[in-house]
Amino acid sequence: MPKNNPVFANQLIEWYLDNKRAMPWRETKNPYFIWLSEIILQQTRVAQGLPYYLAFTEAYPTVQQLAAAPQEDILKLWQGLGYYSRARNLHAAAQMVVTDYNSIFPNNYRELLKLKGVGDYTASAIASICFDEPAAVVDGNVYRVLSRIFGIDTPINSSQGIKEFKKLASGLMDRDRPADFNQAIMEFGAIQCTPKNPYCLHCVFNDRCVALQKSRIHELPVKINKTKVKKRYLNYIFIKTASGDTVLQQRTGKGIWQGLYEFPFIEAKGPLGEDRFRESVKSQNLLPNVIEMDITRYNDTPIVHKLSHQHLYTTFWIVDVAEIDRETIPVHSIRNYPVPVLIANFIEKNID
DNA sequence: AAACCGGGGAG
DNA sequence: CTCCCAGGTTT
Repeated sequence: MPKNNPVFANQLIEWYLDNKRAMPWRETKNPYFIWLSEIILQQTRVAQGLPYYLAFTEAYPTVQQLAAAPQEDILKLWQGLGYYSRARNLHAAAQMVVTDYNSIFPNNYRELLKLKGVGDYTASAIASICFDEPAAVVDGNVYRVLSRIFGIDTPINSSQGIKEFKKLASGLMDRDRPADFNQAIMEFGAIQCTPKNPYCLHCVFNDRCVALQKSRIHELPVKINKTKVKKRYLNYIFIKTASGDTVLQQRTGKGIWQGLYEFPFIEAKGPLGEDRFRESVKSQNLLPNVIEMDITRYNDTPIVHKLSHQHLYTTFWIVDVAEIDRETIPVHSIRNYPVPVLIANFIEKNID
């Protein structure tokens, strides 16, 4: 195990300078913008996160403006990106920077780590890219690159693996060029040492890559634990009143989509027929004081919405009523609320 | 240590 | 279909 291997860092950075992709956050060292990009890119591909980065930097050019924004505006801008705790933590962290740090971003790993939503990876990324602190990043790319080149079998999601890879990356770090080193190893994993079909033929490390020499590229990195997927059956109720209003409610408490809005719904253990749906609407008092309702099943076969650990089998029901004893909003104002993609897709097809 | 938290794209 | 993406927080 190389304790200090400048050859590796030099070759890696040389490769990076020749091959790096152009990205807007590579044109700045402003920690606010770097932080935004890092939060957005957590567990998110560059192609998916890029439009959100542009939208956020446009809407909130400074951390003060982000901190001062209503949380719902931030969730609305985040809509479709997933992992919505990131958006809530983003808001909280911005307020921390304004309140606790006089609107000046913390300039080192240890302080950055205190911000909500900033863990070891993100603190290392910001500290290295903005402040040249030699803190090694270990993201999915780094696990893959290091496990292959050095032939490491330790599961990357075991507590031992997390420590082992962090130590290895730290030892390889080019302490004179932390920003380039960290971005180089991630870029290398993203476009050269890819999960499937990596380009080993013209890889600068193919003369010493342990996994390549042992034909174990496809076995590394080792990852344990597969999350089990739960099935849920949701019946969303799109209420339409005679005056053109509907009902939307916010998700609170734990679970998915915290803070986002959705139609009232009935969750069941399996698909519901119209009779059982009508019974449940009544027994759960979802439409108080409604005497007569016209029910139309919108989709015959459930719409399957897949989350990382839940599959949602969804039926939308259109319910026409004269009026309703609940807080209502004009149907057309739905588009102002942050909603899950599942709801957004329905709205897009059925409003306007 | 394990569970939880989205959505999308590649192969 | 499976895998995984510039991970972090909670239990």
